[in-house]
Amino acid sequence: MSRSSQTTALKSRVMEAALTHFSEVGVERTNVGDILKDAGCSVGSLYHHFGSKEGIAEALFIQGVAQFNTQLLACLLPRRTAVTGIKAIVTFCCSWVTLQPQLAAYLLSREIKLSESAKQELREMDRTFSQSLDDWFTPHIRSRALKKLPRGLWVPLICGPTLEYARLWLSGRNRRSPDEMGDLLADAAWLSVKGSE
Amino acid sequence: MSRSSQTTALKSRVMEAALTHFSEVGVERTNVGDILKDAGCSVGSLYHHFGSKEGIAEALFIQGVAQFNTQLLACLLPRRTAVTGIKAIVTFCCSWVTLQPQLAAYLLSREIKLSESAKQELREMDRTFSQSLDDWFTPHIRSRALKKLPRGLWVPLICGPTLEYARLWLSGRNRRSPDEMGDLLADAAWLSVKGSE
DNA sequence: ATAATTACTAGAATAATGTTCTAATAGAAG
DNA sequence: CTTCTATTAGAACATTATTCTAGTAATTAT
Repeated sequence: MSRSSQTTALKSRVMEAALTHFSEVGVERTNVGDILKDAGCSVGSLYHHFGSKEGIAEALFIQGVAQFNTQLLACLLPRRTAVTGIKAIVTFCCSWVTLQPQLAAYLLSREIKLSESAKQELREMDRTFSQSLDDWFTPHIRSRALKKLPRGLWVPLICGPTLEYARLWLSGRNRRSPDEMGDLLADAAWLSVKGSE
Repeated sequence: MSRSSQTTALKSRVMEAALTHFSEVGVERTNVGDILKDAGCSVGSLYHHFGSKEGIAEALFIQGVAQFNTQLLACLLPRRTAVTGIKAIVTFCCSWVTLQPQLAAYLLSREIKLSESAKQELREMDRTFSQSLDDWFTPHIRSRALKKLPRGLWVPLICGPTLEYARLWLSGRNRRSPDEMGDLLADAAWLSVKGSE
């Protein structure tokens, strides 16, 4: 086996093990020793590849956000009407959380303190992501299919209820999965942003 | 000065210092030494009163939730109509977050791992709080002023957008305070839960 | 009033654990 | 084949949360 493929395999094992622990007890309470044991990795290798425990957390976070953004856009952009687009966003969020509860729990925990370089990278990702969203939204706002709203309100109004429900479900306080609530959440989201047309 | 009042003063100082650090960098990254220094407290005293760093986090969390619950109910219960009640909840959340950003940031971070006894206490608080909410909601649902919805959806639908907006504001990604968005958020919440009557 | 008890304070010592460092190994490049 | 670089290994280190022992001051009992 080539070195590079061994290496990427090791990194994957570390990230997988870390995610399990991070999503269960948070970054603070997982100790590096457990990750090493689960991943079959030495101290030196781990610090060579990730620099620190937070480095693993950071890599997981960035990878998770990238995956989420890509899939959401793939789901949204083909929709031609405002109502199908908005509902697609919500049902996508619901199934994404339901299918990857560990990753969702980790991303939603927001416990992660990012380095400057990671912030930079995320800002860049967010810029292009927001641009794509804007391109989809703008015509629907122009046509009054969607309300005119302050920029910062779109995400909270459309995704807020879903994310809040997801948090409750992930922490075990609601039995039914977000996926099962998808239609109700999608309807509610639509009602709160639909325009006059 | 009596011992007990000195003691409560010390505990307050510790909790205040801890909140400042916790809300800024999280529980993990604040070190006990800084809290001790800011509060003018010795190691022994701190561990005598709180048991551990998490013990402080726990006390802050419980006190914060209790305060929030009390004030929310005081704001909601006098409202006689469904629409004024729902909007009162949202605008209360907005001003609460805006007026106590540190406490809000800390409570919303959900970084806290609670002990069993704390969980017990919170469950009990939550039980009576939920009961009070139920008593207010039930008649309005009966009269169809509010939709009939699964239990677990009320909080996400009413508070989800506000809490999501609050998180964005607290993390510096939105300039305008939740309070300034109160009316828009209240309108949206009402639209998503109002019934047919 | 004095003794006994309890609640609290203090900080040195300890333990847990994240990180660094030095050396060794294995694949790639010349 | 030799050199070089990326990677691995784990012992040593540093940081920091926590425990421990001893002491002090307020409260209670006699």
